[in-house]
Amino acid sequence: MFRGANKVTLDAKGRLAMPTRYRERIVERSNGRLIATVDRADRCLLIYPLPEWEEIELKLRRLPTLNPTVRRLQRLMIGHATDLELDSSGRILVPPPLREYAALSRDAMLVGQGNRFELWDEPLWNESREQWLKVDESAEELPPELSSLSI
Amino acid sequence: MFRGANKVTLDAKGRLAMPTRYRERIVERSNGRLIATVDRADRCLLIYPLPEWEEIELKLRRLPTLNPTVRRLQRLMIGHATDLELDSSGRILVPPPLREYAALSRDAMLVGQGNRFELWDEPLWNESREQWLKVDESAEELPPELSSLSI
DNA sequence: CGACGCGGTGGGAAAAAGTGGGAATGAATG
DNA sequence: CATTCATTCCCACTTTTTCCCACCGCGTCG
Repeated sequence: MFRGANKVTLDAKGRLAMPTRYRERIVERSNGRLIATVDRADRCLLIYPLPEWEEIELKLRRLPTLNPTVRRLQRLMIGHATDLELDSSGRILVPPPLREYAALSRDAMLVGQGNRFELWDEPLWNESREQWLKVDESAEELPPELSSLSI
Repeated sequence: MFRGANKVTLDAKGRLAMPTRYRERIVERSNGRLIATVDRADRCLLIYPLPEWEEIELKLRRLPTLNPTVRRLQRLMIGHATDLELDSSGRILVPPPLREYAALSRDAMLVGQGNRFELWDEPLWNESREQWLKVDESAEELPPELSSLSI
């Protein structure tokens, strides 16, 4: 599974070098094929190995299409899902519409989140992280699963 | 289990010599493989033997992803979790993003906390400790789990 | 009192990863 | 049909990382 925060850079052509420690796993899991789409809550991209994405897409398509919330979710996620492939030097090319959505310029953070990566504009990632830390400090009501969690 | 506070230093490359008394245990428990991540409340790092971490990651991933508090926690903990390994001289390399998060420069404290270590910037550790002492002095109301505790 | 061993520290060389640029290929348009 | 633009592929350079070895200080033992 994918974990860890990696500082990465997009070059002038929008290419991003996948950190090598993940490459082998991506190749064996999906032959280097990935899907990028947008996150429904934050201005970041989600990057899945193809098989992972296919499961998710299936789940999304099974939802009741007449429900407007469902429809929105499908439009966002399926509508933006784009095929990516690792090139010969282990880079992916982030297409302009997605780059724009996530406000990606040069410096970015690639963050492992289990079955997927999240790709953030670096300044935005830093700001957001500070926010999360503040919120958690204020000890809002925790869901029951969390209040008993021992880490 | 890990106990005790150790003064350690990070060299110019971010390497940290694990105190020898812990090395044998780490090697036998996880073959020298560790995971470092960020603490969600304080500016310090948490360092787990790999098997310990895997349990925690499993717990985190089982939580409902749509809950924003859960999402934050996953982003912070899984998102920063980085594989470390003891090198041939028993050192670990603390990666730049984590070093930055915990404001680690040269002098640090490695503190045993049962199933994990905490790694603090030394000046920050000292300040924080003073704070904890002050707060306890003021004898705030204790949660029920604590009020019956015999130490 | 000196020699040895261990833990800690630093540095240098080799290897690998990241980065950029250019050429070739293909698509679009006048 | 030709020209131009964009995309893809490949190669080469630079930087970073990793691995290994040597040194230093300290404590212990002979």
